[in-house]
Amino acid sequence: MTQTLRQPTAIRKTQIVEEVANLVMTKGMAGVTIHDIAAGIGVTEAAVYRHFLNKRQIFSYVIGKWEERLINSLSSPHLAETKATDDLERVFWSQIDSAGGHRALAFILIVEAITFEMPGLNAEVGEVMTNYMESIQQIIQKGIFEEEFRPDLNLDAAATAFMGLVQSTATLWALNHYSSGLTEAAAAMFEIFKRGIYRTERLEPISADRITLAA
Amino acid sequence: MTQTLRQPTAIRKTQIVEEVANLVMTKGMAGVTIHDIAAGIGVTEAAVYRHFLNKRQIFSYVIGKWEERLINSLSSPHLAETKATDDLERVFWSQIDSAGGHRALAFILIVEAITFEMPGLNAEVGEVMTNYMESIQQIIQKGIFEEEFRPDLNLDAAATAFMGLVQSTATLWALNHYSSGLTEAAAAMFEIFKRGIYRTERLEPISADRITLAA
DNA sequence: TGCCGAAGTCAGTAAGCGCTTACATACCGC
DNA sequence: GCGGTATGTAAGCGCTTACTGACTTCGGCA
Repeated sequence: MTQTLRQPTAIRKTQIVEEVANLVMTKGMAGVTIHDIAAGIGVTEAAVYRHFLNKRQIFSYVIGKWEERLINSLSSPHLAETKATDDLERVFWSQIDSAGGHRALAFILIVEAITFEMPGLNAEVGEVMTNYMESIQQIIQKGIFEEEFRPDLNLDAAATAFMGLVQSTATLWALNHYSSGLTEAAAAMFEIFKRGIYRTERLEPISADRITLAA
Repeated sequence: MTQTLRQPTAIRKTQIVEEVANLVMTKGMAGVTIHDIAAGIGVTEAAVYRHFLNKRQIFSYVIGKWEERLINSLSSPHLAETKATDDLERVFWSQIDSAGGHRALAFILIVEAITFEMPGLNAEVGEVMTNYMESIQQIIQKGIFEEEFRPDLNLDAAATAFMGLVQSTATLWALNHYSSGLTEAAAAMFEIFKRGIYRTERLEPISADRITLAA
């Protein structure tokens, strides 16, 4: 058989990571096999092992890349002199936005990793998640100090609720086979969340003429 | 080898279902093997096949039992002359409550099933979820009619946000290896959600002396 | 009591998995 | 041009998986 076009290991690594991301989204983590990865990028299984020691290492690499993106989406909200609401909204949309489609992967990955048998992998994911939650809590704390949010807010609860917004959206999106059309609901969800954490006096009363259709 | 004590198929079936639930929680759906199921209830693999045609059928049965419980937790909120808030709170806690520990299973199951390779299984789970979401929406609709909730609420968004509360709690609980201590945060989360969907004039202003500790 | 079906065991099979070994060849600095 | 290294292939090993078929034994009932 004629050999595949050779590629430097850096390129192959990113190809492999992207293929893994695709496979996780379509078949779940347990559905990711070395065979499928290899076939996806057009090489044999053995070639994959030229670039990674084992499957475990591949997943670690994927998690690392995911963490990079997550950190990027969170970067510089503390330094910037923005309002906490805007920070949260920015983070929210950077997670929800289907641009690239790979965003939802994150929250599928979490739950899959929770029970994934690979030793230490769930710990890795858990650490990334802990950092993520702490960043969210910091933003919320800022909002409290600036008297934007209620002073009696439970930080844990608020951050968890925020994560729930993203997670349930991702779940429904996945159950809907990653077709679009959830963004309007997502915007409305964020409004509900905002009202939940805002100081009461900051809420304008609603106008009675804005009525949604009955289901 | 001396044979195991014989049991009627009805008993074995429920034993198998319970064992599968345990295994899903500890190892994930992909970690559930016929061998482990059999060992868990103290029989050989072949014995499992006396009661189920194949693995697929076992999972279907598990989903069916899960649906039963879910329906039970939702039952009679429409007929009862309760306030929508109380209905939601009751549903919320019936999901969160670790009594039996099997509740969180539901929402892990959802996400695992999304990408599970077994043909048609995700469709089954999707249908259960759709029914669940519709029930939640009905309760919220009731709350709007009774002028408890804001009239401009987006039903989809509110129901999705509600589901997010449960899901993120379950996720964090699982990441925390199913140890307790999330119930206080859960209560606070529900408060946030309530404020998010309530009519503005129903919210009492907060007292400034209730301040949480800084992180 | 003797029968017969339901429930269980034993010993496999084929397929798929992660991973390895032995070998081939393209590419780069000299 | 030439040698060495990085990237590829083919083949297969050892293990686990879902599932099966032939056989055994318990227990209720005519």
